[in-house]
Amino acid sequence: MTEAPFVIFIMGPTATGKTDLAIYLHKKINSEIISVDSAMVYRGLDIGTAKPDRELLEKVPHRLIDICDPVETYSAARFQEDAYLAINEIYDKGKTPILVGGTGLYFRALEYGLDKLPEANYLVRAKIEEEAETEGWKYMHSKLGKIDAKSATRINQNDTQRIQRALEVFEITGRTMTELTEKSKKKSFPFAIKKIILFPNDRSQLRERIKQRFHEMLKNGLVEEVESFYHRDDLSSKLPSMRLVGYRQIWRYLDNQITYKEMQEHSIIATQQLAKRQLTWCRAEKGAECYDSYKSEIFPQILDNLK
RNA sequence: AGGCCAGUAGCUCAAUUGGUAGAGCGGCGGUCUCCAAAACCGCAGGUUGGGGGUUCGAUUCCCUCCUGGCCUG
Repeated sequence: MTEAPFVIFIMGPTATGKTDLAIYLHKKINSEIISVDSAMVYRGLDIGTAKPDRELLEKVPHRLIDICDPVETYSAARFQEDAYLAINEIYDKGKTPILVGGTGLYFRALEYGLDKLPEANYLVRAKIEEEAETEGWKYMHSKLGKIDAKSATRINQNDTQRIQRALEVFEITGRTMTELTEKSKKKSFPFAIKKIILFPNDRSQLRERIKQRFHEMLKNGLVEEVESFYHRDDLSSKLPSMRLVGYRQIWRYLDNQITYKEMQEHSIIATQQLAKRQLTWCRAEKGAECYDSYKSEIFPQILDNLK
């Protein structure tokens, strides 16, 4: 195995065996693993995020897991920063970074960079929301149109999240998002990337696997896990961590908004939808080696192709 | 056996007094620059259980058969 500076990306939807592959490669290559997962960053969200278990994490440390409290909001920008730090540390030890995960935006943020935009500001967001409450989001969209016509055209009038973000950027900087993204230079990724995608050729199999995995999570105490957060005064169902697949549905169940059975059904459907969206990101990836998922017998071949 | 109710898209259901079928969910595709396991957009599915009748026209009314459920012996 050569020690030329490169990083390995392992991408793919949830429940396709990415962790297994990462562990396999880690054993064969002098390397360390970095998680690329917007859910595993939260401490205590273990069962529902299919986080590798404690024992495995002790044997094979994963970076960027359990790095913030569920009350915090992690983001693509924070990931980019954290990942750079981690990659450099791993290189300093003479090892190869293996980045594994299912969060497409984070991979993209790292590889192609992000423009210099202001970070999320919750005071400004609250102010925008307040105005939207009285004026309606259609009005907010037309307001954006007057400030930044290009963004308003790009953003659908129902996409309140992005309308809010575009208005927020203008409110904070006095410049439009269009202006800021066109002028700034993105930080390009300075290392060679070997991309591996685990792609489920049989989607009905993936759906079935997701279903079974959710039932296992329930057996392993997922409801109790969510309950411990539900009783915390500083957490709410509006937080990104508590809106995650599974957590959101169980929160509603604990609130008596839905039945246990509905909670199960909704969670499974939501996870299946998630996998579908993750597939979209994989399809868009360029320069990747694509392999069928679940097949550990092809791991040696994947290793071989890396050389 | 008799009586009652139901049968419409893969699923759950909708369709004013009869005017050749809609929605949610799922499926498939797409968008995405600091919430991404988020937010949003588009597309395709139905000889309305089968057959017959009344009618200009039937998911809707009548007859019959089939299937499922409930009630009564």
